[in-house]
Amino acid sequence: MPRSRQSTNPGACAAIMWFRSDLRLADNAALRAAINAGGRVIPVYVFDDDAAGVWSPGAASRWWLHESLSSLASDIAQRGSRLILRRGAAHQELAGLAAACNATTVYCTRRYEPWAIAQEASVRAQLEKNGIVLKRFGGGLLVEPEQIATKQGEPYKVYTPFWRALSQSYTAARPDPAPKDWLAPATWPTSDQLAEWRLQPSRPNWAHEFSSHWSPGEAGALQRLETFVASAADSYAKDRDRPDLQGTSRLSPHLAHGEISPRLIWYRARAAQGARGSDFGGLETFLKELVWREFSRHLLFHAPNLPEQPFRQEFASFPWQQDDAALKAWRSGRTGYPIVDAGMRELWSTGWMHNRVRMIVASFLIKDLMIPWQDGERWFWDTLVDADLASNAASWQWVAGSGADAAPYFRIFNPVTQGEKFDPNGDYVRRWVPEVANLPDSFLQKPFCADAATLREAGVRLGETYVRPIVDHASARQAALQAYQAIRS
DNA sequence: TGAAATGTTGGGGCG
DNA sequence: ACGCCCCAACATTTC
Repeated sequence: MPRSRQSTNPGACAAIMWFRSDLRLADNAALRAAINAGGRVIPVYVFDDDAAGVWSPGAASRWWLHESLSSLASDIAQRGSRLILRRGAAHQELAGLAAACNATTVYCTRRYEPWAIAQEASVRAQLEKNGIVLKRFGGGLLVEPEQIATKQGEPYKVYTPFWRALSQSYTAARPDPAPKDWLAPATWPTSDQLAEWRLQPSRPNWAHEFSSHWSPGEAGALQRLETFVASAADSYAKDRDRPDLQGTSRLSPHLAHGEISPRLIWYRARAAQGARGSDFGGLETFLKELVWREFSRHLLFHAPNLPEQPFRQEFASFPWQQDDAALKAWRSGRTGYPIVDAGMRELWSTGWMHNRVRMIVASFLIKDLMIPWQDGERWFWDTLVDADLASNAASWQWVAGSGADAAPYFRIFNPVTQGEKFDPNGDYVRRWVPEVANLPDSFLQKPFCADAATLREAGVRLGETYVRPIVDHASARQAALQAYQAIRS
């Protein structure tokens, strides 16, 4: 008999561990508290599709969710327990399960999305009615929204002071290791089969390539972190803007599903800095990115309509264009600008896009095409395995210039020079836009500037094998600047 | 976590 | 030797 079973109190009441976006066993305060209560613990995941409304998980996120739940279920099974799956309204499913298991307490980790806050409230109300307690824990953030404010007591609206305040006051306590095992109930409540939820595509299986890029689940997350800290951390400051290199951590989808806690990342990065003695800015820069995620969630918490409405009021009257053909060209990676098309195709094939390229394609959609940022946000929501409501909304608003602490509207990326700067050898474009791969470096980022002989030699026929640019950047830029002038006054 | 237009400087060709 | 022009290189300003 496992050690922990002997030490538990068989008389203690049963508890439900309600997994949400914290699909991990290590450093999970809610799970730890449920186990420490000493009774039987029933781990549950509720797929509450309706609660999130228009922000229910996108298709790529569902693919990941399936894999992650499968991984979590097997991690739990290894500890002598079972992950119970239920689909439906969380308050009903949890109340039903609590009754069936004689549970008196439900444990969960806090979420920050407006719909999730409402969901938690309805769960709490329903459980209270039945005499059951909902105990909620932090862990999705380094610092809870209530614990950080400006000197005026206001939420931070500018990143740099936010970073300063957080990094000066925050120290990560040693993360809690995964519990070894815990007491199973005498009888198990019924569970759905994961496959019934049809979270993954079948015909056509557009996600066929995903599994060669990713290892969803807690073990995959921890491995990714170790690999990054060991090898890439030094070069991160230098290479993180290079989509042709593997310079970034690629932890975002793991973080988005809570397979790893931000505290564990912070703790591990700080430990590595200490062990190294000198850090060439790599890990510090990396932690700043982690804090951008943190900042976005704080913004969303204080501005719940961030995913829908511009943070800056004046952008409500911006003369956005509706252009379905252009939007479609952007989504499918057929804009005629190789770096943009490369990014959009990487996104479609792998469920992920390098951050530098995200900025380039977003700038192109918003400024060159003047299509509403919400259209880009929606596409990313559906296609990113790391889709996170707060990061997605805050980042799109950042590029649009409508967000808090946003890039000024007139900061318009030139897709050609960005390509030349950050994909200097063209490896990234050649990988994702093979139609132009045989062009020399000098024309790779601008096939439309190449002379007839060069094009012929590279086997490129503009308008046939590769599209002509759907807009002229120079004039699109002028149009965007004019539109900006119009809303300035 | 830009880019383009405009301004400045300094070297070199040239009459 | 000198002034003039050109223009690359860099800096500053503007959007």
